[in-house]
Amino acid sequence: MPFSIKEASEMLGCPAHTIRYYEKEGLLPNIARDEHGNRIFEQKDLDWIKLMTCFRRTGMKVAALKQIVDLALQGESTIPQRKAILEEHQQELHRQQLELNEAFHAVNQKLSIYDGIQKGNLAPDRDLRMDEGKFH
Amino acid sequence: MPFSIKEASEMLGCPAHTIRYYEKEGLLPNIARDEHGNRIFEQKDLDWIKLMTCFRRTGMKVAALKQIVDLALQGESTIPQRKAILEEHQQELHRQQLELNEAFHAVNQKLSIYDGIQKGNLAPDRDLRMDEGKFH
DNA sequence: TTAAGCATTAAAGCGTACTTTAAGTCAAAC
DNA sequence: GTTTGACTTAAAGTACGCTTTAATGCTTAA
Repeated sequence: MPFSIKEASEMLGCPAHTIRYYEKEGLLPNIARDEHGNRIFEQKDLDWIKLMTCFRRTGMKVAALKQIVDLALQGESTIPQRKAILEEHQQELHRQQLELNEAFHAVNQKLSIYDGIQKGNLAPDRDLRMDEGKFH
Repeated sequence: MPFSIKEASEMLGCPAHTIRYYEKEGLLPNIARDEHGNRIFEQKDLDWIKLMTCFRRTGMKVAALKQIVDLALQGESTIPQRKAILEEHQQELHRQQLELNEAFHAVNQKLSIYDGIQKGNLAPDRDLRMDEGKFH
């Protein structure tokens, strides 16, 4: 049930150095140590790191994660603040969704212009050329 | 029809310094200049900057944009390479979509746990607690 | 004519999140 | 016994994409 940092690293697909860095930044309070001072990770620690990784990959800052941790350490009375941080991230996710949709549309349009040029030697719509061929 | 850097900046919502930086990096070849050496932007330049911004916001690197520009300057024979870069970005967009979905799920789950604690004083599912209240 | 407001350049600086390095301890394998 | 490999810490370094600074010049309105 308890894991060394190497095992944790392998299970999470995350460098051991990064895990140590997270601990140093206060994102992993109360990580147990063995008799030699080595870190011992339990499943709940791994779950929390996994969750942080999920939030980090979608742009949540280390500082925001640190805030959540600090609030959590103060007890359940801080749940409203923690909710606010998560709701802000939720909004950020919505923004990213919009940007992603926009980018999907743009890349697909661009690719079909390339296809048109390659396959049919079509004269591409002037307004969509932007960078194909020359710049003028 | 032609715009100053300030007008371009305002129309794009992008700092003039950033536009100059893009030009310096080779992302904006052949930007016209007036008799004083000031940049003159045309609609197609703005369109290209808009497209780059869309790609940048979804994680495409400046270096990749530079590659596209360099290839475009070499003519239509480089369309296969340009397609490959865009298809790679398309894959990246798919990856981001998955991460976004994962994050949506996680944040919603977390928020409903907070709601449960606040509203009904429910004992939260042990496996989903992670950081609520204490860390053990 | 002088100050405001726009432009130019090159170069240095900054924020974020790691990542790498350096220097050392410890325990088991050979 | 000594080498190997995993661990420890603190600190310096890196990558990226701007952003800011500094020094300067042109043009127009007061």
